[in-house]
Amino acid sequence: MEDLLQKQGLKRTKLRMALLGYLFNSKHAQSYLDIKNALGEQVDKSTLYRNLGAFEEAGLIHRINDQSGMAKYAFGALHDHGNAHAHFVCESCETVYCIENANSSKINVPEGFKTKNVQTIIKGTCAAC
Amino acid sequence: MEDLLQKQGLKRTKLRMALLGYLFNSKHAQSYLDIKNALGEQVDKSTLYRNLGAFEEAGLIHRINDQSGMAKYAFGALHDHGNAHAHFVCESCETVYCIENANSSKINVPEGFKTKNVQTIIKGTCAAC
DNA sequence: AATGTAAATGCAACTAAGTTGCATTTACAA
DNA sequence: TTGTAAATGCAACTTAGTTGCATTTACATT
Ligand SMILES: [Mn+2]
Ligand SMILES: [Mn+2]
Ligand SMILES: [Zn+2]
Ligand SMILES: [Zn+2]
Repeated sequence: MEDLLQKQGLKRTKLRMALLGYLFNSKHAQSYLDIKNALGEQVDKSTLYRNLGAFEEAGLIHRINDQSGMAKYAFGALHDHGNAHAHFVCESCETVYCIENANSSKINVPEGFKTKNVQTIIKGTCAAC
Repeated sequence: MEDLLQKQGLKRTKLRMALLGYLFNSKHAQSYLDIKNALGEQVDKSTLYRNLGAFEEAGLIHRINDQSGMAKYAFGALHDHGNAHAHFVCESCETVYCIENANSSKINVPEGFKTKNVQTIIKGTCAAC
């Protein structure tokens, strides 16, 4: 867990350990506010955002834009490794779930277009709602 | 063209005709800034945003969130009519294309989840780049 | 253990997309 | 022509995220 930080050349600060642990244990994607509430009000905004950015760049987490206007973050970097997964956004409770193996099929793009990565947002109602 | 406005109970103002015409003739999705530059600096921000919202609600245009932090708009309302199409975002020139028939067929969601609508963002390099 | 240094933090100020309240103007129906 | 609801223009606001900079801290080296 914490060695993941070292392995990426990131110093093991208090906040980073807490942040990485929190996202690791989260069942679904968390927004900046979710994280701040979980880790404590005193967490600095800049530091938190910078660490989210650093983690993302290091491939420890991935960012999901569910068009709510607020990015959400989840452990794991499946997106950038070709193994893109889908995200389910519950329209009722706003929860964002990572969905593995959602789409198994072919995407057709016009001549000359080169697909690097496909991001799927599924909107609907989750099992809890 | 202009009768589309009346048909939706929207008054045919100068800006609305220009805006709808501009989006109709655009080959790809346009941001607020693109539109403002095209229609003239003097266009009011509130009015433009309110009209984009009104058009969207009326089903004349659709909004695309390509993760750039700035929404983009395109003519047509395919998204809300089950006939969702995909969007191709060129990582080099930032252009957003509407892609018909990209059709990723089957989407698998876990037990208890109900899919209402699927949005696909394809990232890659476009034919012009 | 003491120390040097680059990286990380904390704070405040900033940026930029989008929204809102309100007074004025305009499309259009009567 | 006129009444009125809808649209506009402007300024002030909101909010997610960023940036510059001085201070602190992780951690490698001695
Ligand atoms: Mn995910
Ligand atoms: Mn489209
Ligand atoms: Zn739900
Ligand atoms: Zn391109």
